[in-house]
Amino acid sequence: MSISSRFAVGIHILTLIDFNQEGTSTSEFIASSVNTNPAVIRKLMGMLKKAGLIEVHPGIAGAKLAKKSPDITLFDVYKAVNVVQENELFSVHDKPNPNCPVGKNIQETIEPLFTAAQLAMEKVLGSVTLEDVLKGITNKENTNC
Amino acid sequence: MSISSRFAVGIHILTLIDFNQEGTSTSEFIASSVNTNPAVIRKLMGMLKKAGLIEVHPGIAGAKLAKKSPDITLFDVYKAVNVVQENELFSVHDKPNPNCPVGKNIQETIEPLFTAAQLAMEKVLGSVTLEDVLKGITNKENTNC
DNA sequence: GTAGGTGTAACCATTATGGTTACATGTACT
DNA sequence: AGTACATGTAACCATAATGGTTACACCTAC
Repeated sequence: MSISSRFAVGIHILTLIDFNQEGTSTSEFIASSVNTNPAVIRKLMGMLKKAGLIEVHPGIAGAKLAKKSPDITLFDVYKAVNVVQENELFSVHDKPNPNCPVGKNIQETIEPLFTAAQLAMEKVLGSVTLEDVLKGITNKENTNC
Repeated sequence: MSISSRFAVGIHILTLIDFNQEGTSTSEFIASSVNTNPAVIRKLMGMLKKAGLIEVHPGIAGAKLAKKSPDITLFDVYKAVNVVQENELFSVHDKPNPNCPVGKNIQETIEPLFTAAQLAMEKVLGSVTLEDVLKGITNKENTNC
């Protein structure tokens, strides 16, 4: 099991838009950087737009960030692309036997623990901004010269 | 996306075995508490056995914990049932365009962040023991009386 | 040797993913 | 007006993972 790469691609899209501020970031341009189909990018752009992270308009080429990069966290992207539902990182088997003491109480007992684990993970995502990612990219790019 | 319920079922199995110490926990008995097929339970028991968490023997009915419940963490179970591979909670799109500065460096930049998030989640799982779960169950069971 | 367990392999329906094509819609420009 | 080119979506597909099911080989105790 793995969290969908939509998340990684979403980060890629936003980073590229910011990196390419002077140019126009069309779905085709972004798709060539991500190495996928423009329609896939447009679907994701739709989600990012809905979440208020980017501005795109039908018929007008290019997307722009709706916020400054330090104000977008990876958690924002994570929520936007809908890879994990709230409290549903871990799935629980349904309908355990209510006539068994363990079966009857296992869900209620486990769920808060699962939620705590999920929140710890999401907290880390919330502490990283798009600006951090962009800096990471440019650092690596410069040290390669 | 969700982490397979094998994890929750694995916890259920271990908890039930401990709860039912005086009785014999056969795959059929466990299956009736989990509400699934005995073969599913046996598959999971195989994983738990391989991980050194339980003792089962062909032809002999019933499984026992191989360790005391305070010495088994949810992280142990998580690893045993193989729901998430190391460093692979988040998947990354492969083959981004190496001719684009962003495409070239995005993977290297993102991966450590993803790993950090995953580790934070796993750390929480490592801090909870089977004993904790068992206590939770018995507490709930008693307050229901 | 029989009964009743465990250990596995084979198979299946369902679902999510990522990709692809196609086309309706919208804007800018001539 | 009409053309070029973009976004927004719907429909469809191959692939993989999941959870379940059946079947049977193997082992132990009686």
